[in-house]
Amino acid sequence: MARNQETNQKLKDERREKILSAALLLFATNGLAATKVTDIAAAVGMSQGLMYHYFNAKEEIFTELISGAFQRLNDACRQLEAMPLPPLEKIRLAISGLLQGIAENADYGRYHLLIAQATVSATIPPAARTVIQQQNRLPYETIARILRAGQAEGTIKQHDPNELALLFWTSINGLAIYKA
Amino acid sequence: MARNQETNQKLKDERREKILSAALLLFATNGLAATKVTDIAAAVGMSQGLMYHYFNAKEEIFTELISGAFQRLNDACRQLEAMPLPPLEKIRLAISGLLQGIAENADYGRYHLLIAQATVSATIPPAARTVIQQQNRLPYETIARILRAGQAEGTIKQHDPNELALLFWTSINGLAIYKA
DNA sequence: GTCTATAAAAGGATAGAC
DNA sequence: GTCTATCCTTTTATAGAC
Repeated sequence: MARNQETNQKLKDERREKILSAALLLFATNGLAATKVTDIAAAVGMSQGLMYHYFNAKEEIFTELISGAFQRLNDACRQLEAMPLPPLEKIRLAISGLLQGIAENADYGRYHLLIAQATVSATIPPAARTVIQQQNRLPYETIARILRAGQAEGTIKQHDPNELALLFWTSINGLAIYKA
Repeated sequence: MARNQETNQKLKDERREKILSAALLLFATNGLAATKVTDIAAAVGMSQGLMYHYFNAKEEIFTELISGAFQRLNDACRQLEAMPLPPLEKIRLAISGLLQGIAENADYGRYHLLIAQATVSATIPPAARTVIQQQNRLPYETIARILRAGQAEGTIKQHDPNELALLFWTSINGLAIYKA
């Protein structure tokens, strides 16, 4: 009995993942408003009504994706900063890791695109906005901090680290958009 | 009589420009689907119904903006290429011109954002898609051509000019998005 | 030209049968 | 769990009065 409930829950979670993955593709390319619940359902191969068995609303899917996107990105930032490497090597690793990720795993780039969209747009769910406001500074700050350490060492060129960090992320973003 | 018709036409055109400008801001930040005709009307200060006196449909506004965006961009590309300057100077001028434009005139960056969005999205009006397919290669080709000329001269580093042109535009785009 | 009112359509969400 | 049918809201677009 408990056995069965566990397997059921696992199946449900897998199904949720499928939905999230399909929604990520659609949201990233077309945006929240242009993506109909019907579109997501069709991509997953289920009826539109059944979607509401897994999520309470379209916006809930969106918010969960945004939340997951930042969780991955910020985890990666924390890991990068904790590595026992000189600053310049950390920056190199970050760039190659990001570019490789975007090139190899399509979802990777889609997450960047989703974040870019959501950050710009005024018409996203309030819950998603809260997540963004709380999470979006860490990537900039991490890169800026590493740059600053490299500059103190003399291995990285002197220039406002905040501006450089901005250029770092905007360039990554531009490439992610192109790839999509 | 003919006098009056001319002034009227001029006033109508001015009004259309106002609508286009307001729509550009909204489309660029929120996307086509998330922008309601009511929003544009409110931004311009007219009733929603009156909008249809100036445009037949929301998608017509969008298509006209896309068309105008490419017209400006491609005109600038042609002008740049025709200038009597060495290739490296043309690239420098392009970068400074674009960045200055984006920094000084908000609409400038919004046009880039609009193009980026429209290029990625599958849910744009067919007419707009046609415009994109016909117009979007010139900017890449122009930059690639200038780079190639510089490489032949030895003033620009050897590397696949198409890839460099891509990097050129994706970086500009990333910055335009950030600015918005 | 401009507004208000309304028709028509689309999409999000719910209910109920299986 | 899954589907179909339906409700309800939002939004596009039109009609008609001023």
